[in-house]
Amino acid sequence: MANSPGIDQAKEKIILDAAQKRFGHFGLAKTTMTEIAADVGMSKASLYYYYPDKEHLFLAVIEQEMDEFIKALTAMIGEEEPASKKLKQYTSIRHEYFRRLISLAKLGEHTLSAMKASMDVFKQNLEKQEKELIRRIFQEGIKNGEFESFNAKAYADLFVATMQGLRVSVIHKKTLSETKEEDYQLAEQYQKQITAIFLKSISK
Amino acid sequence: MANSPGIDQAKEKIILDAAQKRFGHFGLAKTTMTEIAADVGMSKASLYYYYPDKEHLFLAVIEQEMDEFIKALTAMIGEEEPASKKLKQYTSIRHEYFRRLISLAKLGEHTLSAMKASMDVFKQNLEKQEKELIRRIFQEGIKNGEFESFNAKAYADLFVATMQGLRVSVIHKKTLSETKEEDYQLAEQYQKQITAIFLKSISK
DNA sequence: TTTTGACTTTTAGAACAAAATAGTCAAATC
DNA sequence: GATTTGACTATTTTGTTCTAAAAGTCAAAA
Repeated sequence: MANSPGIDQAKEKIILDAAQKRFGHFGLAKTTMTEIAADVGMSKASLYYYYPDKEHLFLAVIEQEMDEFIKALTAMIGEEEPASKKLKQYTSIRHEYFRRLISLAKLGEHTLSAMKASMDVFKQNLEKQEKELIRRIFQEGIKNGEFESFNAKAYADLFVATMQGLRVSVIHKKTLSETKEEDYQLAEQYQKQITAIFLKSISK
Repeated sequence: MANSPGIDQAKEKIILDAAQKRFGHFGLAKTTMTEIAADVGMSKASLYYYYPDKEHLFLAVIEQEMDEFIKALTAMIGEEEPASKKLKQYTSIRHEYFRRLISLAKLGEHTLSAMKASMDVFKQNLEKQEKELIRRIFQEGIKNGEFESFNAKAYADLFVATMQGLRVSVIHKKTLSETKEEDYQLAEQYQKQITAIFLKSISK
């Protein structure tokens, strides 16, 4: 009753997991509904009983990832740790999530971008949540005297946008040649350094 | 004798300017050699006397822009000003150059990226020069006691990459809808803020 | 309520032709 | 000799049709 009236939650999860495996392996374009159906051991038509179309199924997979990501973040933030440590942990977790999303769409990002409005809304929503979480970390740091006083909201927006830029650059650079492992690592290194600089500039 | 043996420099400049106007207006893809030739008042074949192909002509236009950009930067850096002020000025000049390049390729960036090796080499070269110039600003600031001591090279690499990321984000975000003026302005604002944070973190 | 086989519709790609544009060159002009 | 060009060829882009594969639907069955 949580979803559509009386839809079997367990069955839905099974489909979701199968889809996740396929998408993670071959990306959105190279995965067919028939394949997913076969994996689950049901007919393609049944998939459409649970999900209106392929896009929604894909979105559901991504949303599941996002939920885990947000959950991990929220839990981490809830702990009794210095705000500075939390910010650093955010950087790691966020980069990891980025890599997972990339492999889902495969070569993706192009595919991701190509996907219409629904994806945009999804992204904006995530960005908003992230900015809010980072703002809280800043706020907390200010309150407990770890940081000096500053505009937490503005800094959070800037911080998230900056990290996003460093990640996007990775994808953007390579023309046809696929992105290399070292590119991801360089991006991660930059993200860590930026985090350190942010911290240095606001720490008491 | 500076270029090919005995090529008319003035004529070349005329072609270059015409090409720049066309490219700036319609972008690379929507500009034909015939049009440029007509603008200049000569036959298309003559264009090929001066430039081996369309790509080289386009590259020459971009290189002219780059030369102006680098020249402006170098002059600015040569002045007797605090390193911090120079870094801020770099941010403005760089963003302006970015916008000019975008309009040259039009909707471009996609077009820019699509253009093969030569463009990649060009970009890498520019990036290298930029990083070197920024490194010098940092170095100078350290030497004259304006900044505390730090690894100028590493910071320059990070700084340039970060600014690049913020610019690239602008292009990347919009799926089909063209990039809006406010997007550019937000990116510029972020770049300025990041510059300020860098300065704050290294200033004595 | 859930599942499915049989169905229709849509999309992606191959193959082809036509048109537009890039690029070449021998001869003419300066 | 340097420069220019008309008339050419080569390549790329665009539009078309065709086809196979995949998406998506639905009435009937379980």
